[in-house]
Amino acid sequence: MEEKTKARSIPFARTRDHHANETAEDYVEAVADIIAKSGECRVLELARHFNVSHVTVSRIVKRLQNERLLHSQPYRPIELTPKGATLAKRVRERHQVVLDFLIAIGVDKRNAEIDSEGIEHHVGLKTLAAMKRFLKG
Amino acid sequence: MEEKTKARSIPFARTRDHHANETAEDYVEAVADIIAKSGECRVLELARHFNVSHVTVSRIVKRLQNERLLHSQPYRPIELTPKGATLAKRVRERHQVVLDFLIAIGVDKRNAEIDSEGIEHHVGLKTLAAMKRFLKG
DNA sequence: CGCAATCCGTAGCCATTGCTACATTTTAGA
DNA sequence: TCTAAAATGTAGCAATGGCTACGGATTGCG
Repeated sequence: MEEKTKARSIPFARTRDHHANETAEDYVEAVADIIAKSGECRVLELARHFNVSHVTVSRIVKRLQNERLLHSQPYRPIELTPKGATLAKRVRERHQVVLDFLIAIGVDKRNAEIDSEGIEHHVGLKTLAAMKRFLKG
Repeated sequence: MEEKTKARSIPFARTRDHHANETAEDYVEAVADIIAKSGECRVLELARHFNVSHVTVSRIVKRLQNERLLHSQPYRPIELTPKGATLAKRVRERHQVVLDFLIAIGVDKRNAEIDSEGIEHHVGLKTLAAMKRFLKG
């Protein structure tokens, strides 16, 4: 329900809050990707994407709707709110930088794709900037 | 209880299982660090380290004891089992590589420390090898 | 020794994210 | 149209990891 994550110690913000934020990032990113590719985003598509049951997706979509990141009506496609679209844009760009970066340092495409999925959520602004510099240089 | 994480789709293994594994990695690493620094590892030290309550630590220690990673008796210091020590060694080495790597690409120490904490769990063997190559080259 | 402070365990609550089973709504085809 | 399949929702369970409150164990100090 809250907009802001409670400030904990800086290094170990890997708490429940943080994990929920990662989920939010993954979901808005996936929704944006799926809409970009197929025109609309369905619960079952997300379920396939994340390899979880449609029930899990359904509940998370509900939560993200409360957080004003998504919008959906029963039995209808899922859409991003402006807030969600903004987040998705940021997340997708960051993800792309991380993926390109891993490939640039010599990781094969397959493993770069796998690891970038997990790494992206932990890349802060400074690290992201360093990766961009590396890619440009 | 299980040794093996159930195999899901490769990219999105970021499930509850995976998260629990991250916790295990963080804890054995922290226990090893604390023992190395102060000779013994207490519940409250872990609680301070992760900035959580001692109750949370206590329950997780119990779980990791069931998984044969830790060993502790009530009101006694926490120790690593051989299995836990092996994991800790691997995790600490990987963490160090990630930290050194981030610094090498130009991230300041403070942010490198923060981000490496989160990134380390998602660095696969291929990415780790690429980081090592970069550090050597 | 004994008591107070500190440390740790237990009880019991909540949120998140998995699941299966079953109910309901849409949609498409006969 | 009308019915069956596909999609989605709901109910209810488990595991993990947050928490406060409270109680028992250890330890150290007067």
